Amino acid sequence: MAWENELNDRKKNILKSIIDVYIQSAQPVGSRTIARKHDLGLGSATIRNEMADLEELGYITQPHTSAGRVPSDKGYRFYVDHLMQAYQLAQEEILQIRQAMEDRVEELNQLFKKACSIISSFTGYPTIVMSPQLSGTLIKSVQVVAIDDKHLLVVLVVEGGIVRNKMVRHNEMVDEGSLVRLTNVLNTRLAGKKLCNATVPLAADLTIVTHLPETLLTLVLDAVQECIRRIENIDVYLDGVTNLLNFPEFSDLLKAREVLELLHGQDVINTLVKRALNERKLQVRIGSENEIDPLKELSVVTTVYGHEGRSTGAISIIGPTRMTYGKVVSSILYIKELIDKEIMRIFDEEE
Amino acid sequence: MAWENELNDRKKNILKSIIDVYIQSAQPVGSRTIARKHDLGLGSATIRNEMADLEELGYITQPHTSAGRVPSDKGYRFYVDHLMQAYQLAQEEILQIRQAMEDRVEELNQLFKKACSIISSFTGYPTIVMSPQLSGTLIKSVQVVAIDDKHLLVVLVVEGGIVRNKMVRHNEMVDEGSLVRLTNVLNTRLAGKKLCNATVPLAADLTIVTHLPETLLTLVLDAVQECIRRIENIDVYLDGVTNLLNFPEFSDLLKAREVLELLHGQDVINTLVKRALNERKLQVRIGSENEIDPLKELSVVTTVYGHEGRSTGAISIIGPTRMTYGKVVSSILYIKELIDKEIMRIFDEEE
DNA sequence: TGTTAGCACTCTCCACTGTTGAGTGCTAAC
DNA sequence: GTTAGCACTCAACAGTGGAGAGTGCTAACA
Repeated sequence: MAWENELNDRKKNILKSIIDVYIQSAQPVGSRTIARKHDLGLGSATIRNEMADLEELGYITQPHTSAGRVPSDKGYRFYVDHLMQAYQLAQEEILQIRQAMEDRVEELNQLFKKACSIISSFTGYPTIVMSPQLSGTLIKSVQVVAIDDKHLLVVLVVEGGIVRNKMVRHNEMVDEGSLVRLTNVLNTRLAGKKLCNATVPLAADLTIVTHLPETLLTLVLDAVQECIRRIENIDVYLDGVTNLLNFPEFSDLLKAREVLELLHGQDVINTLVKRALNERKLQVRIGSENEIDPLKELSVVTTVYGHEGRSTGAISIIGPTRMTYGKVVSSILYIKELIDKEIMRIFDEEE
Repeated sequence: MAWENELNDRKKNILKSIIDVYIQSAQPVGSRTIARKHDLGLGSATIRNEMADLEELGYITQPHTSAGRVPSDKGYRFYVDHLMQAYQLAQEEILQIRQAMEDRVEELNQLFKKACSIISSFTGYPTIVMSPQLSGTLIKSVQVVAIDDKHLLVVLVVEGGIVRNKMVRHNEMVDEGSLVRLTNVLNTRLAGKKLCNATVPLAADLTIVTHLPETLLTLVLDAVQECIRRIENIDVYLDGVTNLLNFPEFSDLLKAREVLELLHGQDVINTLVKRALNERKLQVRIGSENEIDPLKELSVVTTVYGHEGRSTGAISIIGPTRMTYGKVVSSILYIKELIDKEIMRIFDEEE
């Protein structure tokens, strides 16, 4: 893009300094502050001139005539793309995250819940972790088990050891043999299929093979369908929302409430998931780059985890545009790695 | 108690009026307001005198000399115990709640989640619903199912059709017969036992009966134990927290944050559950009657649902002490009824 | 030609002030 | 026992002025 070169090195340095300071202080940054704190070898007057230029170019703005400067969305964008230092996670921090994640996770869902809470407490921003979209995953097995003479339990297992079940209540006589036949038929029809391609057979088609009444078969098949639905369902974990109230940009209660409500609702998730899963790489959406209205004053950092195609989900960190991009990006990527490894481990254990 | 008679009818009426108005307005209530709005047939001066008495007795307080009066915790307590009108849910409102609850709930957990969201949106206060404590519930059945030649699935079913499962990965040869024997042994040992009394047998004791290697048995038995743990685990549903930000008493961001964090944490739940399950009837804890510090400026209305002994849980509604007690109490009781019926239905279906 | 010191200017923030209005307590009259 | 009337109190609000932070511009300097 043309405007990538409109800044000389000095301007870039000044812009970086302004943003670095502003991220810390949340206060408009004056020329004196930059001149003193950062050894650019320049006087405040010079910096004032440069700042005037930067403002004209749209990288920073002035809340009012005699205030310092505040970065604009364009400023942050440039900062994220060209200026920001990669934040090197300290050994100690890596250890901290690792340790928190290391308690053996019994279930995949616990993994996401935990990851969510760790990121949010580590970065200090609200975090959303979405459980993977499993439509592309293969069905491993369907089991129909008799619990007592009035209840059958339908169990669906897919790759990765993910299990859903549903109880079926009935009034028929069911012998062990029929159940085995039913389980076998279901497995021939469904096992190895992708969840999204799996079509549950018609009850009528199974009466002969299984020697079971159609009413019962319907119940069971509905239960299978329900298990598929449940397993395809995306869970959402949300943690650290109250952190938002720490930031001065949310001293306006009305705004705070609006955003908190948004985060608890379903809309964000839909939008975020859709977008995230399209572009697979790390994304940083700054302020007005976000589509949803209340997010237009926030930034959202999102990445996708998991195996392409079979089980991908998304992690998003949400904060004021003045967020510590460096640290956030490093943490999210590091956690993504850990999750990927864990998923790999769970899936590989299957072989 | 002695002080129940220290108020004559006129004082009671005035106190009731003050609280009714204050609940609506959140503003200190003056004598003129009461004199005009409520046809007590009294002038403002008279009311002033009575208010002075009420203040001396501790039912109301004055934020500062020339302000109106604000109810004290003692005032609210008297209001709840003696003055409050039972709020009659309108036919329309009943319909509204009924309809929302009526979508067939597939799983017990969905029932609680739904109930939680309904109450909070109906009353406008944050609501906590705790899934039942199931320690007293009877184990119906344990199943060990082969998923493939390296995985077994352990399934635990208790009364009410509640199911938990855990996958076990192993490297042994397992024939169908051994599995049946294992399942049988486990059922003899565990079925019919209360969850809290269930003691998983030792692996060593089962090697002979089942013809299975001890290592495998250990894995399976651990899985059974884990299923028990999971089923005893109490889930917590929380909804409508952001509503708190609507109330002027939370314009102080620091306080708001403190309470929001408290609600998201585990502590409240522990305390609330313990207390709720002890006293079984409806409880209203007003302000300082609460034990947890940040709740001392809030009121908590709690009730217990479910069958005594086998599956009881709690519902709590949290709001400013200035909450609409009448409506809240009616709604919580109504929802409790609905949940009780639903639980009854699910448990009875078993017979 | 680029840099900087100096200065006048602007604007927010804060503390102070006086005014308004709501509400009280007390007293005296009904 | 009730109430009208009055003096008093206090929060809330708007206006005022100084302090401080920061700017833009200009002129001098390297």
